[in-house]
Amino acid sequence: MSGLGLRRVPSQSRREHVAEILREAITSGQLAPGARLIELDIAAELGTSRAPVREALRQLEQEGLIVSYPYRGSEVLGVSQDEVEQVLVPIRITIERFAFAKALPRLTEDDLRTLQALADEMERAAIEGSAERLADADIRFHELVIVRSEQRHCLQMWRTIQPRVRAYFRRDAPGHQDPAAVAKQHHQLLDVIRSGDEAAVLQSVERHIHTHLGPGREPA
Amino acid sequence: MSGLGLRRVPSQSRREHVAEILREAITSGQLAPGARLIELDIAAELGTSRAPVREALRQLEQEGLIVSYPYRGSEVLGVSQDEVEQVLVPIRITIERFAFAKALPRLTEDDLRTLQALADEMERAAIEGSAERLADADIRFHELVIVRSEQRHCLQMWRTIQPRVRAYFRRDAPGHQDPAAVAKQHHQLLDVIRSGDEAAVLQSVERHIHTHLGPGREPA
DNA sequence: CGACAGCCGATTGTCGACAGTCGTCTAGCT
DNA sequence: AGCTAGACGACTGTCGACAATCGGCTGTCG
Repeated sequence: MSGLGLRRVPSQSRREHVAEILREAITSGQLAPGARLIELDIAAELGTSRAPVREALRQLEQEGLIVSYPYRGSEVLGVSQDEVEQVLVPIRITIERFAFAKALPRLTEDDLRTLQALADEMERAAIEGSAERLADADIRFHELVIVRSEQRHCLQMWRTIQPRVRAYFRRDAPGHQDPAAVAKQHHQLLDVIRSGDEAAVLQSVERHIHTHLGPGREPA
Repeated sequence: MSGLGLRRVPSQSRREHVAEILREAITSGQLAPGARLIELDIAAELGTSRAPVREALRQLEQEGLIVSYPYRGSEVLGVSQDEVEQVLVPIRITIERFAFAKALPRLTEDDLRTLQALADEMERAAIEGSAERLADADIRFHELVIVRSEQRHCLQMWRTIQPRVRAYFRRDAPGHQDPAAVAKQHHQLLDVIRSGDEAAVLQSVERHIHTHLGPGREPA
């Protein structure tokens, strides 16, 4: 365990920061499934005490990225294709269907502009071949809508599911998605949202997630 | 905040114990939505330090039973009918469909006997009008199957969803379910499981959860 | 009378120390 | 050599103390 990046946080919500760093390390594959996580080491590495680290680990455990055995530490988990396709994706669809429906009447012009900007960013990232930036914009696109739905639990569950989905595509199925198609789909989805037709949006979201995360197509 | 029951734990996994007590207090309605939760008070009440209490609160937050505002404490949340029907129930169905399918070939004779015993217990509880015992047996029935599926994440997500569903039916929609029907449905479900016909089981699970938790019928 | 800076109490966030638990390694016995 | 009791090391679990933050209260000044 060395070099997770970043040291000392100025002094503000270290817990969250620790969680972010570890999550990034895990979803990126820098910490592979099976790797052991030792509170003291992580704390030292990040220049904090064990308390924030413990809380971050519990968070990651809830997200299904790690397991922890009492008195014996934690380890990074893998994600199976079965699980992603049969559980995580359907759950995401359920959550997003509900959240998009709730969000639709609440989206402001400003929100739409932000979504547009994110879709554009995806397009640029796709062209430049930056899977990183593509995925980031993708996540922020969906998250913005879910935030606007003002459904606390939905946001929370989404944040619980999403890291595992991302870990799967980054670690276990890289190049699974066609970047250009992803960007294009978001533009289309945005158009449907602009139309304001709720039924169409829900259908679009579902199709979007399915083709986006669904069972294998060939890499581009 | 007084009288959540139970004091001092001998000395073993206090965190879990704290979480259980609080979860029970919340789902039972003893702690109503809006109630404030103060770490120090809870710790004193239960005779521990704040550390286990903090972790329990984080757990409950993940389960969506409470929210916590940085530096300003936590409060008990309510659950809306919309959310239960449109999000929690569909997610439960997704999880259980997958878990039942995986569990089916792994269920031993012994497991079936246990399930039978739980269904019988539900029947007795229904007759005696004990909603408590009915719900407990119900939960253990489903949880046993999910445990046998050996899908770690499924079990975990199920445990994340389930307390909120239970809180809803205990606090906000008591008498919503027909006890006799619940018991009967589990017996039927068990029969289908015994038949070993996977497709039939999945269909049965779905119908079961829908009628069991679905949109309103009249109380018995 | 009202706005506003600064203080105060309540409560969480973080820390360092110590207690408890588990797996392993070892020494002594047979 | 094989086996078991106990010691050891590596961690996590828990604790009590202290730091940081927030919202409300207060006193001052215009």
